[in-house]
Amino acid sequence: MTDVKTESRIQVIDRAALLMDAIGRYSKPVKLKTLGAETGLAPSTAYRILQSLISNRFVERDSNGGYRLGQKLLQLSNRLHSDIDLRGVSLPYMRELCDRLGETINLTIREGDVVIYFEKVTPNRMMHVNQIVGSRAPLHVTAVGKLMLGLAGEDEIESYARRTNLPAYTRNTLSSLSKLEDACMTSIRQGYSLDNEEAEIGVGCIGVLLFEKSGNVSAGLSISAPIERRKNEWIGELKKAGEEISRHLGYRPG
Amino acid sequence: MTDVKTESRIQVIDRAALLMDAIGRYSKPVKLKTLGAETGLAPSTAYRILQSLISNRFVERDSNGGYRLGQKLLQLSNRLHSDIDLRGVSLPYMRELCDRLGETINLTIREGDVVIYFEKVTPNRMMHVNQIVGSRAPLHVTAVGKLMLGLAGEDEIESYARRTNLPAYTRNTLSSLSKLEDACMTSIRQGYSLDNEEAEIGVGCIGVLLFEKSGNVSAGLSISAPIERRKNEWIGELKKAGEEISRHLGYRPG
DNA sequence: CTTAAAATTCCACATTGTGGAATTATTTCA
DNA sequence: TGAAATAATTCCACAATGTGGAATTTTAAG
Repeated sequence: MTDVKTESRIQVIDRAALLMDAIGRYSKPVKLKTLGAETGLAPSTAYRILQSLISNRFVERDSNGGYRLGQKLLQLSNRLHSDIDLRGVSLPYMRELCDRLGETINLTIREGDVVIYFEKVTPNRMMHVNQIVGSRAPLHVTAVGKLMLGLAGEDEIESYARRTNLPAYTRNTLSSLSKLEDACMTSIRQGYSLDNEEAEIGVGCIGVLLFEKSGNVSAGLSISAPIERRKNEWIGELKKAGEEISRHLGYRPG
Repeated sequence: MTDVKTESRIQVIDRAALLMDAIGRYSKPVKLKTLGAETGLAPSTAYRILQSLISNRFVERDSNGGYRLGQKLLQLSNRLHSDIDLRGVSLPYMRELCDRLGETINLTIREGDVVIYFEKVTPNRMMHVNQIVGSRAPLHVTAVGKLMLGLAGEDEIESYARRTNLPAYTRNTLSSLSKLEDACMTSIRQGYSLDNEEAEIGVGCIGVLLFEKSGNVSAGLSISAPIERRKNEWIGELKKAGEEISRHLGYRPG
């Protein structure tokens, strides 16, 4: 049930989304000309849509006339109620783990074939892994993703493999179906999953799943550290925190 | 139909924004019927626009068919580059302050007549002030807001007072023009500002301004604490952090 | 100061979005 | 459980809405 048939019907909205994506792709305010080229829209069309986005505060204009994303997005993104309690429940545990273990703690949710970094707590030390909230990573290159795949079962893993072709992000990425299936199933059995530099060389993760009242997987909790700092003792800590969060979310095992 | 036609606006985009606002106003997934009533749109029209928003991931549907805001908003909101470096530069200082002082540190930016909470770092202790990132507060009830008003000058303060009527949030809110002007000007002179339960009873803040290369005010940094825990020593700490952040942003005083 | 390039406005046109009505799915309650 | 009520979704004829090329204005470059 992962692929949803979503046929878009309204042209302007697709184009508005295109424009905002294009703006977001840059790290500085973008000129109209660039946006036109980037999206393939006629300048006048892009201009008109941008004006409308501006009047709704989805887009702003800086002093040099460049376009940048607007505060409305920040405002709306904080009303994502789906997971408001998930975030609220998890944050204290995440802070505690972060303080004690001294590494970045991530909260991720699944969407289709990717996990989205939904919240993070980073330690106050020079070097640490810094995931960008809102960014995405394919399921098969993350600890939490492999747990989610494992839970979905072998059929779903095969289907996922066919859909995505298991692109390799590093030399450690599990790019063959058999290896991925093994890893997912082992992870499920153990109740946690490792990522051994499979998404990025140098970064090692440990992940666990969070469950809610219904017993559904609600999200995943993970710790990301420079690989040489990762400790096996953390597995137990993370599992414990995950279980407590799940309990707070109303999950009653058994 | 009684709208003032100020600018070229695209109807569908206005309506899409209306719908997302309406969804955001609720704390649970919303039904189509409700959205139709809330926005005054015909069900079929609302439905069509929502489908388009869904296919662009601005909106999602939960298992019961209710509409909720989508992950695209989270993704885009984290690409607000206007302040990407502001956030990056400030966060380590915010963490350090939060660790050392044990209270919530906020990063705010101005937009029109409000400040927007743009980033926060909260301490790991039972009771602390928890601002919601993305939420807004009128300038005259916040420490940083009063500094921004003061910097804009007395004319702007008067104009602001006329526009907003200085609504009182608590019995301490500065609701008269003269008191507000005094507070703003004193704040500017001192280089910091206090909020003595002016936004919420029980909460006391200290705020300072952040400047960037151009010398423009880029944002504000503040500490929010239960009023009885607030310490005068923090003023110096906050000012020092603010100055260092400004220096990192390229500001050269004098 | 001149020229070039980009941004903005204009406008005739038909594509696109509209909303009432019809159909289908879901919920309510007897 | 089934029938009535309510909500969700699809359909479609129509014209209002958004379109993009060309004209105009503004800004940047030489």
